[in-house]
Amino acid sequence: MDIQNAKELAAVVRKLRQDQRMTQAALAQAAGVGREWIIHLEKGRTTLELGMVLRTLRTLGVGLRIEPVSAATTGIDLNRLFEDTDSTPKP
Amino acid sequence: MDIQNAKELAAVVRKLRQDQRMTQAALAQAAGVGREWIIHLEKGRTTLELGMVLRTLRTLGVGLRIEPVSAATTGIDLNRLFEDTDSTPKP
DNA sequence: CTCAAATGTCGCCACTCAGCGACTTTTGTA
DNA sequence: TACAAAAGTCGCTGAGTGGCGACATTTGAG
Repeated sequence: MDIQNAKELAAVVRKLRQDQRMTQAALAQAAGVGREWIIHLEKGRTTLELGMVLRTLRTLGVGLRIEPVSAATTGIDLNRLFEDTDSTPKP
Repeated sequence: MDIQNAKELAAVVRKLRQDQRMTQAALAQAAGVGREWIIHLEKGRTTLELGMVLRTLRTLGVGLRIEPVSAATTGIDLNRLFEDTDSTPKP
């Protein structure tokens, strides 16, 4: 399930919520957000706050993963991203 | 690269940008956002707008994927999520 | 060490999100 | 069909974002 924009995210969220037999109100409370915010999320708003989106997704039992749009094209290797240069852990 | 919170996203973004030898200013312009916004992104702000985050990620050549936090625990099968009920394609 | 580029900080301001309550519309179930 | 629950809309308001320019700090060559 690649997420390219807010609308695709919206569809996934709605599906996940319905699969778990939750109302928007229930999800809102569980995720600690307003009822209306869930509506906006499921409508594909682009201005939603990132943190709230992440919290809501986790409430629904899913997370986000970063991956190259096209590995062959970009040549980005996420497996090597944090391999050697990461030398400054948090104090 | 699972993204659980804004800070993890921040680290990935910074790494990707540096890998591509871009300055924050360059990335900001390429993604169509303000310089300062990139700084906030790379510092792990949670209140960033979702759409801007998505645009910036794509500018860096990566996208987001939704996946179960723990497939065994949640029992969510994303492969079946859009299997049969999805009956309204975009016009 | 010195200088320049990159990064980060600071006010300031226009803009609008997010939440709330009440209302309307849709859905679906008996 | 009719009713109840869920979903969506509408003002309204406080709060905070994001953009900008200028300045401070850090980084990295030379």
